[in-house]
Amino acid sequence: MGTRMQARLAYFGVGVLAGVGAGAGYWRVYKQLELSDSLESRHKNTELPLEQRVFKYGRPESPFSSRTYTSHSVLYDHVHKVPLWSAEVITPQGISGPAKRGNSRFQPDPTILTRFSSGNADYLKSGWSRGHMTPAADCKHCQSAMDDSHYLTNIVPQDFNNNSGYWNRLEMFCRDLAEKYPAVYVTSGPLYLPSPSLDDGGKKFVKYQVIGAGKVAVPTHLYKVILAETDDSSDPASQPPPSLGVFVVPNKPLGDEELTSFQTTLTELETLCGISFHSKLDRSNVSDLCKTDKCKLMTTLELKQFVYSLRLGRAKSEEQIGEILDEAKKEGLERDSVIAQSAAQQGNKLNTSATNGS
DNA sequence: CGGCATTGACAT
DNA sequence: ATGTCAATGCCG
Repeated sequence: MGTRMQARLAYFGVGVLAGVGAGAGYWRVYKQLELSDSLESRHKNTELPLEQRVFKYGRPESPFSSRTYTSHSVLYDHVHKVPLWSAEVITPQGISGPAKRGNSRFQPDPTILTRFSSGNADYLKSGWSRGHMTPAADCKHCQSAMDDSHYLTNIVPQDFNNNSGYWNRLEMFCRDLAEKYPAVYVTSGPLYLPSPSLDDGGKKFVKYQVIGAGKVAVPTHLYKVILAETDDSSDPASQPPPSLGVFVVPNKPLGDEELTSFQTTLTELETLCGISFHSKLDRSNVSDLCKTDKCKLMTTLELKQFVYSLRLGRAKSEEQIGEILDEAKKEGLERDSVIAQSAAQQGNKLNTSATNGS
């Protein structure tokens, strides 16, 4: 305490020598010293451990614990108002079922304090869509899972075209994997990656838009970690290695880019987002998903055909069917292919309702 | 499959 | 007047 006073006196001395504010300055510094002395003498708990002293009025709290819902788990980012990650395990049973998307609505997660939560108003007319991280289509097993997936803790602002296009096809790819592997573990989330500034000498900046009154962050990229189990038998040593695929996809309109062009390593992703994934996984014993599998997404044209076949299934009149088929043909689709796929979808629908119904 | 906008009923 | 909700139709 003596040394601090000396320091102040020394500073005062320099001030006087410099001739700054002679009279009034002297008085001000004198009063300040007097005040400091009395404050120091009034702080009596200097003998307590620092832990007790600095957090006397409570420790800074970031409510960073994940929450598990009916069929997915989320760690929420209270700063950006989107998930940090959303995790699920896809199985054939989980992705077929009676739950309907139309019965669920996007809504704030009731477990998040309002001032930390995004709202639908932030998204509407923002120019960005509400993109599921754990997809709604993976939550068809029961309606509560479907409802949970619509909590805004599972949603990020996503480019419309990307959401219904490339990312949609990537999600379909994951569901297809679930038909080939006993279990597919998928973790998805947003990224805010630096990019070189054109008007500032190529220096790198992290730049992202925020939308709505809640200032919800629009990620520059989205990631997906896909871990496909080849065997779920009890003895891990005898199992073939699981397949791992990690992808970082820009949050913008995309076409028929190769999925492998967005592939990266798990370690690289981890350094990008500061999160460790699958800590119990033996990384020396995993195979590249894009080697064991083709990592081929449905093409944009194939998705278009898929969409038209869905519309065909909902058509209410012969006349409407004709209109849809005409329009599909203008888009470069084969009439018979659309009809055939529509029929196949109806068949699937009957099968799933038969296995889950009555 | 992925979304949005409009509408009408109802409450504030 | 203004906001919420669910049903419906629309588009990519």
